[in-house]
Amino acid sequence: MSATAPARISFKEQMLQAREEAIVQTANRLLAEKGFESMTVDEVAAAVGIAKASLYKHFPSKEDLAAAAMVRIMQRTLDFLDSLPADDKPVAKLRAVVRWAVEVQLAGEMPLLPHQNSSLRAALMNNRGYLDRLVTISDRLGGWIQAAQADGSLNPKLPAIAVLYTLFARACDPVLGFLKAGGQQSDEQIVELVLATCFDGLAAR
Amino acid sequence: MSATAPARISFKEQMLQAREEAIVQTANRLLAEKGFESMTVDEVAAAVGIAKASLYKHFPSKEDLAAAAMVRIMQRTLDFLDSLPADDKPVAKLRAVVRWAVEVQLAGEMPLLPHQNSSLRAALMNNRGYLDRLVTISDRLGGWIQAAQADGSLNPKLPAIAVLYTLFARACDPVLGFLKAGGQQSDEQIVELVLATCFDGLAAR
DNA sequence: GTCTATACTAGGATAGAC
DNA sequence: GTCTATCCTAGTATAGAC
Repeated sequence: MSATAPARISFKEQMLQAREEAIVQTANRLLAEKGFESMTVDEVAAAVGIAKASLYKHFPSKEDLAAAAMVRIMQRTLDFLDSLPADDKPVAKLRAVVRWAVEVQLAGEMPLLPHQNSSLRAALMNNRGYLDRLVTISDRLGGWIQAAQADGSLNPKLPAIAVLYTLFARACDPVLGFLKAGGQQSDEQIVELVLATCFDGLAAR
Repeated sequence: MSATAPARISFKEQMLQAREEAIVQTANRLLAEKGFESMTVDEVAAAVGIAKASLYKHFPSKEDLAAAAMVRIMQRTLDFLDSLPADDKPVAKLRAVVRWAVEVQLAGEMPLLPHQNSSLRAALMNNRGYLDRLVTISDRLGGWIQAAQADGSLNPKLPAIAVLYTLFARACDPVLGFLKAGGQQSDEQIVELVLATCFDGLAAR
């Protein structure tokens, strides 16, 4: 009896976590599709297939739910950074990150940046899990940026912070949506276009 | 008597138009600050200093009000395009437009792009004044882009439409807000950084 | 065409049974 | 921890007097 008890608890917990993962995943998709304000909790609950009250047992508020989705995408980003070969050139890693982020956005899985005034923004600024990951990601990328500037592959005249923000911005670049809506380019072509304009600029070389 | 009547009517109409301009201007600022969903009609009315019901005499819905603000910024853009010296090089005109748009955004007067799913988006797609101006702006810029690609100042390998969207995107670039929040750069420096990364890219030349 | 006061609804959150 | 049913605030929109 006592030998089986832990297994049952673990199974229950697994179910619980799977449920929560399904909720966060749905929230993530809706955040990508319509943003925090236009996403409704009813909608999330309906998509997951549970009652709204049940959802509120898992997350105390809409902000907390959205914040969990934001933490999730930050963690996915960190996992991707960790998966990059350590001996790649810094600029190659940076290009790989942008490529990955653009692909995630094309897959409809990149939550939109919350507006300056959004209640979500305030919640995130009080969320340790989010802030910690944000700092870690920024530090990792910042190191690669400085290394790439030192080895002559990135423009050393640009402040590293400006480069960092410019890379972040590619993850929520509206150009992707426009091009996809136009239907003239394949997803692969869109990725290459964004990478080209980001690193090489619009001007002829 | 009959000689003064037209003047009185004109004066009344001027007052009316001035009131409407004040409303639209306020809506424009709030759209830039917090986006369509987070902006409330109460807020607009309060900022203008009129009752909400009065505002609804001028604009039949929140969407119509926001659409008027969007038409206004498109018209301002067109006016700016018209003000550019005809003998400037195409690429110089394009840089000037981006510079202008970035400055408008830094001044807090560039309405945020409505999300894909926003009710505002639908309203704009049915708004002739908006669509006409959008097409006109796109045509003007498109012509300059092709000319700049032909004269070797812009990368001819990029599809013109991708260049166009990339330029449009600078008008709502979140990088500006990030850098401004950081407080390390002056507005002039931010403008130069955005122009540099946009046209010359992040990579060293 | 401006106001005050109010109708109406969407949507975030909770109560209470199981 | 899931459900149904309900609460309650915020916010769009309108009625009706002046």
